[in-house]
Amino acid sequence: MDRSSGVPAFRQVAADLRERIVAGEYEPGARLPSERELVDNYGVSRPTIRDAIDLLRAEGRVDAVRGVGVFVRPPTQIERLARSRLSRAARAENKGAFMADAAAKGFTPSSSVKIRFEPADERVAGLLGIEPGTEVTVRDRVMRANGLVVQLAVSRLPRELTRGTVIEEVDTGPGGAYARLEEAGHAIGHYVEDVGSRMPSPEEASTLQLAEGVPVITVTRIAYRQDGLPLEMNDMTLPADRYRLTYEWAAE
Amino acid sequence: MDRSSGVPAFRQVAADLRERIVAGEYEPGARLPSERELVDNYGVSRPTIRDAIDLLRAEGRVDAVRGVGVFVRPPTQIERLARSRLSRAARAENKGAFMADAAAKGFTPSSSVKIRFEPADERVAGLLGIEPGTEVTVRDRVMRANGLVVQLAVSRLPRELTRGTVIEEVDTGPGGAYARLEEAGHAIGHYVEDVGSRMPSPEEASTLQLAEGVPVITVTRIAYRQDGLPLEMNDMTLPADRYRLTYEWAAE
DNA sequence: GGGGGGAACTGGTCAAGACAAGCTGACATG
DNA sequence: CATGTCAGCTTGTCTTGACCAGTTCCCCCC
Repeated sequence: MDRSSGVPAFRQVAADLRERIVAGEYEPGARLPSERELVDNYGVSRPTIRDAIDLLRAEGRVDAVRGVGVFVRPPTQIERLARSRLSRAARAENKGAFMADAAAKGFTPSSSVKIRFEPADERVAGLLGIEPGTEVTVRDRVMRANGLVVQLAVSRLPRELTRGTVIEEVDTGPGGAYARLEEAGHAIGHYVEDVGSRMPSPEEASTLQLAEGVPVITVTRIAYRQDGLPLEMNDMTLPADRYRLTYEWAAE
Repeated sequence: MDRSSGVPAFRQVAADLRERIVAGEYEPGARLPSERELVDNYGVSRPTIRDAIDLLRAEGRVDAVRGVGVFVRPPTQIERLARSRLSRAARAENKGAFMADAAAKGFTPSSSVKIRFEPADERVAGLLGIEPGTEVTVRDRVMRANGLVVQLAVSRLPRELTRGTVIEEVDTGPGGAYARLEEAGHAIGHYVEDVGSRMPSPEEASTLQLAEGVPVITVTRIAYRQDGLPLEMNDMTLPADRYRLTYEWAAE
C-alpha cells in the first residue's frame, strides 16, 4: 500500500488481488479472504475493500455470495456456433441450427417460441428491404441447454413470405424455417452476419442469468434469396462467457 | 421510491434514471442532475446515488467527468471490419487489411510494430500445429486511426517460415505478411476466425482508451496453407463500441 | 479591456458505524 | 442417531460526514 502514489487505495487493493489471482495464489474457485480480513490485511476501511472487490466483479474475475464469501470465477466452458450448421445438409435431418449444435455437445436443448405480427420499424424495414410499416412475422425464441438459457433470438420475415406456412406456427418442422422457405421456392443464396458486443441490460442479465461483468454478444444474421432479396433477419443475443463464434472461409 | 419493495434503493434510483434516459428525457450528451441534486430528489444519501450511477457506468450508459457532471453517453459510431479485406485482390495495392480498411473510411491509419522471438506455449503450439517450445516470430502491433488506438494485434508464425524474410522486419512491404508468405510459395488456402468478448483488463482499458462499461471483442484468426498447414495465428483485441464484424458466405 | 485569482460548483475518495439477510456448522433436543 | 435451532460467520445495503481534486465562471484588480 502506497498512500502517496496518487493511485486510489481501492485500486491498489484491486490491483494486488488481481495479481494474486492471475499468479494463481488464489486458484479458480478458491475463496478470497473475507472483507473484514482484508480490512486488517491492507489497513483500509471496509467500503474501500468493497470498492476494490466491486472492481474485480465488474471485470468478471470474482463472484460474491452473501453469507459465504468471494470466489475466483472458474474459467467458463466454451460453446461453438459454426456457420456450417446452416448448410442444407445439416438441415436435412434435424430441427434447426441451434438444436443440432446443442445436441452435438451432449446438451439437452429446448426452446420456447412466441409468435407475433407487427409493422416493421425503420431498422427492420431497411434490413429486409421493405417499406416501414409493412407487416412482419416475428418469431421470438428463448433457447435453453439443460434448462439454462443460453441464447435469445428474434427472427423477422416479411409476412407475405410466411402466410399460410408453418413458419407462423410454433413448430416449423424438420430443418426449421429455412427449410420451409426453400420448399416454398425461396432458395437461400447467402447469409450475412454482423457481430458486436455490449454490456447487457438488466432484463437481459436476468433472463440469461448472467454473472456480473459478463458482456453479451449480439449477432444480426440476414438470409438472402439467390436473387438478393432479403428473406429473414435474426437478432441473436448470446452470453459472452458461454460462446465463441467460429467463421471459416477460403482465401480468394 | 418504494422502501418496502425489497429492491435496494440504489437499484431503484438506477432503474428510474435508466428509464428517463431511454425515454429521451435525458438526451444523448445531456448532463444528469448533479449527485447532490439527486440526493435531494430521491431522498437518499450520496453514496447510494453514487452506487446507482456506478451501475449505469458499468452498463456503459453514462460517463462521469470530475468537476463537470455525469453525461448520457452518445451512441457510438460504428466501424466495420469485413473479411473480404483479406482477399488477394485487396492485397495487391496496399499495405495490409487494416491499413486498407481505415484508409477507405477517410481515417489516417498508423501502426507501430514490435518484433520478438519466443518459444511457443501450449496454446500457440496447438493452434499452429507445432511442438511446444518451437521458436515463433511474434509481431506485436498497435493500430491507430487518427492517433486513437483502435486495435491490438499479436501475430505469431513459426520462425521457420519467416527466417530471412521481411516478415521479421518492421515493414513487411506492400500487401503485408500474407503477401510475403504467398511469394515464398505458401499460398493461403483458408482462414478461420474465432470471435469472443469479455471485459478488458485495466491495461487494455487504458491502452485502448476505453470508456467504462465497454467490453472488448477478441478475434483469433488462423491462416492455413492450401494443404492445411497453419501458417499464422493472429490474436486481435478490438474496442466493442467502435467495431462490428461482418461475415458473409454463400448458402450450401 | 485584459488577465489573474478565487469562489462555487462538479465528481472522486475514504472513514466509521449500523443493521439486514443469507449461509454454515456446532450443539442441544427429540 | 436424526433433527431442528441458533450462534456466528459471511456479504449487502445505507447513513452521516469529511476532504480532495478538477472545472467553470465571475469578479476584482491591473
